[in-house]
Amino acid sequence: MPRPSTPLLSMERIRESALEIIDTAGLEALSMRRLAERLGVRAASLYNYVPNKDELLHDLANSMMDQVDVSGFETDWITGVTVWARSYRRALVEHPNLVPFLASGPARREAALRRADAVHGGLVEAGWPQRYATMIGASVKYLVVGSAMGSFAGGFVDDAEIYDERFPNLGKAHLLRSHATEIDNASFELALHAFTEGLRKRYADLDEIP
Amino acid sequence: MPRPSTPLLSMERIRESALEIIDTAGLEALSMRRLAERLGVRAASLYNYVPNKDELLHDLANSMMDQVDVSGFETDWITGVTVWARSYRRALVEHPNLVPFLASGPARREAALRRADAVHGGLVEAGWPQRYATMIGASVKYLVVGSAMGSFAGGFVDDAEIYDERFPNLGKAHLLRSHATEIDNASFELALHAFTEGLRKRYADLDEIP
DNA sequence: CTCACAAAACTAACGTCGTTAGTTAAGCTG
DNA sequence: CAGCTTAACTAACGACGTTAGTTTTGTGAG
Repeated sequence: MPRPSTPLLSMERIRESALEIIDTAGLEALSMRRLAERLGVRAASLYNYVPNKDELLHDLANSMMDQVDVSGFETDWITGVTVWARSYRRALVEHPNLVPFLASGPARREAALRRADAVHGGLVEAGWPQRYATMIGASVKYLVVGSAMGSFAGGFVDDAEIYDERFPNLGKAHLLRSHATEIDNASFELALHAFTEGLRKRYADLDEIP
Repeated sequence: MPRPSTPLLSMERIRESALEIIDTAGLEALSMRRLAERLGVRAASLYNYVPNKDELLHDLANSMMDQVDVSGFETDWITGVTVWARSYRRALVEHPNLVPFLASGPARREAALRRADAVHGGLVEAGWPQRYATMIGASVKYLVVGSAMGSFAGGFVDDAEIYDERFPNLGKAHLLRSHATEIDNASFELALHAFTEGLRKRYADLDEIP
């Protein structure tokens, strides 16, 4: 069935289906053949829209970054960092199976760089030295990426005996599964707050040795 | 050449070669065939020692965790967290290409659980409530995994023009590549210190509402 | 209106991958 | 020395990413 009257594919449909597969079956389940099948088409046809699988993934990663919000720096650097970190994390958690890919490759993504620039500028304008601005940006990224990927709480399984017998200190860790996302959220908030609190202190000491 | 006088393979040689490939050529470059070739053998022979590729990777990940040090909790909770975090990160950074695998799967690794138990126990013994102990453990893991994987500084490329023209605030970001690991280390230390500093404050407030 | 060309699907194929089944010869144990 | 186990092998399967070449439809220029 070559060249149908109305096209079967579109960039939009491809992105959509790819994300569905990744979200429901995991990153390793996404193959060009499987993606094509879901779209009622053969694998080769996808290459009319996408240069290769890797570019498709980068495209998805890029589109995720659109939701990241760096507008908070117009208020002050602490709300800037906080708003940035929260929106960043929210974007990643929406498609956790894509995070390993997104975080492992180089950060040469257009959208990501524009954000990095804004963050860096906001921090410098607030009085942080260049070097600190870089490090703070990096630190927040560590926190966000780590929290979106590790899903610390989700790593524990629902088998109570294992933990009770062998790892007494973990205590009710087996209960975590049900509250996994709640725990992850709370942990991230704790980390972010403790971090900015620590930074606030250092910010106050900045002027002493200018 | 079946059944040679002295075996060509051993778990040790397999692990070693696998890590060499991963370190020098990346995680996606590791294939059973390529690994076998480096060992002077055919791919199928590996299955006499390893159940499958995934198990081999888990095995490597497990062995990396042996260097993690949780002995600091015998002193106090701050040095406990610090020593743990640093040794944890050091272990991951040694084989950064394995981190995405290590961090994405569930944390049902024996060694990892034993550590988690020790950390949790150390924090509770120091006076932190159970819930806080869990969250602090998670937070540190976020920081470590995020920093080992993101390699924030390494994400920038050596092309000066791109950054100077288009992202003015990033300034000398193109110089980062050369100091990438230094910046990453410093950022991690900043994050860890700011985080523990923030925690110390919260720790002091703990007794007020017991 | 027609005719060339672009667009969007297809089939076939290549080389690579993880893994399994079945084979073979050397070593160890009785 | 007989027999079992061990550790290598070859051959093959199905799935993968990707490319080349084919076919038919839609479209814009003369």
